[in-house]
Amino acid sequence: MQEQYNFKEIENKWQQYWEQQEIYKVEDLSERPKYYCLEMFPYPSGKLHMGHVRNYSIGDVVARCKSMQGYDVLHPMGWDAFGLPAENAAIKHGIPPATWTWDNIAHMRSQLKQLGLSYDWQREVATCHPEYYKWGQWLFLQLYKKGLCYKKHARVNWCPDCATVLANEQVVEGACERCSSTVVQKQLDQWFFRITEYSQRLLDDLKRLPGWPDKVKTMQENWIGRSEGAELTFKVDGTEDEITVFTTRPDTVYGVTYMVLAAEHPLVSKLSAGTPEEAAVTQFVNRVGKQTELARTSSEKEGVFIGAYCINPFNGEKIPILTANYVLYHYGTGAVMGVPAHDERDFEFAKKYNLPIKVVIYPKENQELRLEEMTEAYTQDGVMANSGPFSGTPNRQGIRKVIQYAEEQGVGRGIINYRLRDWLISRQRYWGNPIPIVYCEKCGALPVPDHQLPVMLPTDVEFKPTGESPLKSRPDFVNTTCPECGGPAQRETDTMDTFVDSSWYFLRYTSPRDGEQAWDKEKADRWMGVDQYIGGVEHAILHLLYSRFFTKVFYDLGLLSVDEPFDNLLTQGMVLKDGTKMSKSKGNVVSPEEIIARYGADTARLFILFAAPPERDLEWSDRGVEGSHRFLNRVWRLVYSVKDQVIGAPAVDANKNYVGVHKEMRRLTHYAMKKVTEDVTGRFNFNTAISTIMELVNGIHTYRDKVAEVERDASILAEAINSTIILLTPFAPHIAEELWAATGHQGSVHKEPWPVFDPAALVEDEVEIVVQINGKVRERLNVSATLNPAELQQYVMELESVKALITGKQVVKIIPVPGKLINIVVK
RNA sequence: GCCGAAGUGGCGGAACUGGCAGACGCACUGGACUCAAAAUCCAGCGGUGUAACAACCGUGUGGGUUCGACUCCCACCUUCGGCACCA
Repeated sequence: MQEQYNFKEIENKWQQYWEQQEIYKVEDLSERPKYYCLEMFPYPSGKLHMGHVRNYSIGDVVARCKSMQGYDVLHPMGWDAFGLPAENAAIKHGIPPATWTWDNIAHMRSQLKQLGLSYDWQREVATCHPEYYKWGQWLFLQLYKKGLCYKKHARVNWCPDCATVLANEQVVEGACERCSSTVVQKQLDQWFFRITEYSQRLLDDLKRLPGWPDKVKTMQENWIGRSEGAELTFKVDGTEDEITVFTTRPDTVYGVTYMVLAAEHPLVSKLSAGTPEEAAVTQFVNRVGKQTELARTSSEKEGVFIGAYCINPFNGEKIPILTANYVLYHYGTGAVMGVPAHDERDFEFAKKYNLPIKVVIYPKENQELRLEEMTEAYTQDGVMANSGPFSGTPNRQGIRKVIQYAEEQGVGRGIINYRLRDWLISRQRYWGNPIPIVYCEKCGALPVPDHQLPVMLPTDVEFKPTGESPLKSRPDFVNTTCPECGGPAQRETDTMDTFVDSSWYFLRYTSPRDGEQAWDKEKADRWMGVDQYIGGVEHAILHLLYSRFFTKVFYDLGLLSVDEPFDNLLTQGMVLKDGTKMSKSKGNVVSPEEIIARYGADTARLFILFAAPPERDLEWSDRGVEGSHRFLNRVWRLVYSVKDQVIGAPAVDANKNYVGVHKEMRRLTHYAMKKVTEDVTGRFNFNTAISTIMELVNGIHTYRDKVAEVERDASILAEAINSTIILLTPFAPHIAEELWAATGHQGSVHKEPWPVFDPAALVEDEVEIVVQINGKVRERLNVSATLNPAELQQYVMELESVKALITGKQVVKIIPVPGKLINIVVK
């Protein structure tokens, strides 16, 4: 062992050793308990950033600790390798996307290896590899054959900069999630996955995920957006047309004073045709129809009368039909009944356009609500009024009764609506997984037969400045033969959204090299679900919802035995510098490469785990990094200074009655075992786990310095040193290996069992008790730890110092808490 | 506007079940070692106050429950995150 801590040498040495010994290789099937530890795989953008370092350091601590606790740990890594940046690089620098991607992967893989992460690299997957995307295509076809995948001409979000459509989930405040350009609406033929079919299950099963943060579950719940209500049908006056509305308040149906259709609603132009209002309506629809949802919903409510009326099926009233910007075509039925008295939006709208307002809910029976006095809609519960036979019914009950009546009369029904929309998966891009569909003039759209998979993505491509996918101009790709009739056919040139690729990678890891199937069910069943999933909260909806959807579909197809992919989820916070997210534009980026070169991977890992608990944002601190590095140096020097006494020391005799500093040293050691284990495997508070190890190291320092070498108990010292090294292993694996070897041990410390504390070693003879008078600390004293409350009270109350504190006062009450304090209440 | 999380020294954070607020680290101050510096080691480090003790104040603000509140309850303020005409 060298006197100096030479991290560079050590880290290289052990990384090579791990690779040669295949120490992190995991068996597919064994008798040992399994643990699947997974971190969100990265997009190979070129270099690791600190967010990656944090994500993967957290995962590595969990994986290593679980492995040392005797689990078979599946801890894989791979690449979310399709995506737009590769194409942008190609356009900008002329490098083919495949070359660019594979180069980045090679570099980032070596960076991950430099961090000393315990991945089983033999399981590495890359979504752009034909052996991976082949099964993505196969899975697409399984959904297609099950009717969960369809093509539709639809109004969709289009990002002009990315030159592709986007899923709703990828549109953030009207802008492209990726490049922030304003998203426009286009009518296009697009492929969808029928995720809405799973709305209720996706919602219900959130309850079965106690290991997920509430925040993420709430976000998914809001996204799914379930709402209970009714569909009611109104006949259009003088025609055969009908308007169906969705409402959550059927109890207010007697208060309808107008009807509103979305601008896109087909009846708008049909009903206004030939009326005096036609020109105004057309103008309005043209103007509003061009606006994005965001533009519409952020501007003031406006609308126009379309020149037609409909009939309220409940009271026969004739009410005007309008079209307005505040009604969304894609939600519900694209039509809304206007009940201004009991809906805020309707109230605002009715006031603006002088539409009649009719009160049909009173706060309480006989407590009339006067229209003249209303300054806002009354949206709370109450009693139905002016509602024919329903008047006097409490409105909650009324909801059910009105629905029942509507169903009997054939004018409506109870229904549940969801905000969730089908997942638009086709992208007009090149660098993605080709959709395995061919179009034959005679036979129509057909799935590519399984034996022809994968539809290979050509890699020798040229990009034109038009932004058009290079696949379209490749006759060798487009032209094929029809699998049905053998005639000429054309391939689909759209590729899949990369979220499709990342929605099942956790399954492929269980059989990464299987050439016969997407995964081996037996293996997948052994490893799934993921015991711990770790990643950024930015994927709370997109990736996590899609993955849940896929898992449920695969469960239904019999491909899996679980229907939720991730049992426990940890969402880590961002890495900040100077209070804001690191970014090139702000010039506050700290590169992992630089930190590793300067201080080593162990220091980088230790700091990033120590600086904050994982769920919180982490403020980067160069000083803090130095502090972590200093700590590792301190551990190194400590071990160096006592190694000769530690090597060959006999094991601690747990039955021996140690006293004084020796006992205290042993107590500290076992306390650290207990605390670190709890913090790492229970609450994932790595910062406090590390601070506990620091306390142990400080304690050993004191023991070494205060106790002469001949007086030291070699067994206790060895136990303390060995425990320090083992407890440090998940956080700083390289230095731990080196110190383990230096203290006379054979083999990898990672193969050592995780320590289990001895409760007997934690027992103290004496404890410090605080004496409080009226809740204020007045004195501290050491008492025997075995005293029960009565004995404690007696002992304390007889002390002269305590008597002095309460002289002249009347003792009202005494609360003794053994091991902690005694509170004397006086007057 | 609605929902959620958080607010603790100069800074990052700790206090897990209502029981000594500030563990651990950073920064800073003083000392040891050194010709000197770095490194290292030792000590101090919330505020007011005192010669020093004592005492008092102190976990966003105001109230409450309790022998006792960073922790529980009510109201409010601030910051961050999510949702936002969803009928």
